[in-house]
Amino acid sequence: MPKKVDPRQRRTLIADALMRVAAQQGLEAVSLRHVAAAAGVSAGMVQHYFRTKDEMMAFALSVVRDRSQARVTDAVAALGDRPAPRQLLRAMIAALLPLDEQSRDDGRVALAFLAYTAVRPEAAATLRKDNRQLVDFVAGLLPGPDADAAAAGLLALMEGLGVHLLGGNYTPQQALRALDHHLDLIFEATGGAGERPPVTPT
Amino acid sequence: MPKKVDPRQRRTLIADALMRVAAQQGLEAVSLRHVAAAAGVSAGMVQHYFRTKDEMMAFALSVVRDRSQARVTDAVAALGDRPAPRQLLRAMIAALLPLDEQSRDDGRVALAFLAYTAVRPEAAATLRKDNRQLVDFVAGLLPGPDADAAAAGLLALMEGLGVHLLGGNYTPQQALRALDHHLDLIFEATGGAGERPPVTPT
DNA sequence: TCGGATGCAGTGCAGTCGTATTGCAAAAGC
DNA sequence: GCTTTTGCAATACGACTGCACTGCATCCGA
Repeated sequence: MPKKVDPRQRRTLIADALMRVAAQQGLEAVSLRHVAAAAGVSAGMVQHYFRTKDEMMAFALSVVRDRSQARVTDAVAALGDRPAPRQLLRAMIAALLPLDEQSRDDGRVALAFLAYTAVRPEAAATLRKDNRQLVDFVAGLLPGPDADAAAAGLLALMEGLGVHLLGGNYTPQQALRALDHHLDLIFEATGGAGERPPVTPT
Repeated sequence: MPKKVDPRQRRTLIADALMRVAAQQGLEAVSLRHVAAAAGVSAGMVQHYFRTKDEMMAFALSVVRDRSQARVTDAVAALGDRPAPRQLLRAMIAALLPLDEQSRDDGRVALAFLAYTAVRPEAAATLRKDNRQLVDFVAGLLPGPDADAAAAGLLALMEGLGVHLLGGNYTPQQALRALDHHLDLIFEATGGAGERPPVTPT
């Protein structure tokens, strides 16, 4: 074994560069040479770690998934043990929304990948599975009958808020207000266990 | 004036071909030659009617906007005079959701353009204006205080349902159920004037 | 009848794309 | 010390891109 390098580290280095390019110029600007330049490495090296561009894209997509998953688990962990369902959901969703500049970049990439997978059904399967798990998890936290429909609606609301945030249609404050309003409806209408907390710091 | 041709007709012919290509292979597959082939015309002709590719893209985007606007006005007109707010909103939103195969294609193109404009802020301005008008209109139909937040939430829900429909995460039935569930919350919780109709045909 | 404008096809060009291939330096095993 | 394997750089190639340009047919106005 020659030269001791960590292949995974190299691959994530390249994937990070890819995401930087995609966030600023869109996925269609992602080429081997652009990514290599953004990563400060040679095009040959990119090719060395990803034999094909599709392989590189798939890896970058998995990085996006992992990153947002980590965001969620971090936010949940910060709430301590046995948080109220409403606070848990709010923290989860807020963690996934592109509210600050950093997560806006991630959101742009995610949106680009969304359009990307819409034309490549084979890459959409894992995303579907992720969403299925999310729906089930959220449904378990919601009160009342029709928890499935409510969970689907809540996650759709999150997705839509994200899109509108990226499009500049809503400010972070507006998005959070819409989210809290929706949580009000869900938890108050059905007499759920989670009242709205007196203060909702951002 | 030689040869009597309607330039607008030609341009929409080309734009339709563009949308066909974009719906099936994504926006990044849209090139002068591909669009020309899909339209059954020469590449030179495309170039004749759109001096630059950006011009063609901008026109296609405007066609997408016009088409969805027409979908809404059609759906509203079909409801007759003075429909109940809830029915009006449901019809509007259902008209904008990619529920059948035909509107799924349009939705795919719209999603692609969403990611497209996310990187080209100058093209996003008109979309922002459209959404602003929609929010105001919807807010006027909603009961209770916080109508603005409720309207933003409802439109975000619509957007998210559309994305999830395109991603294959939800079936049309699930999306409509989530929509009706949300409308239940909005109109029942605040004692609004619109009860849920006994039957909700699709 | 005859210019001239217009609609459109075709070609050429410089550039970028993904990928295959080659070359070479460095480190590990013999 | 020599071979082999690995990490990486560089180049070559064919396909494709957007765009400029040329050529030609058609039709209108004078």
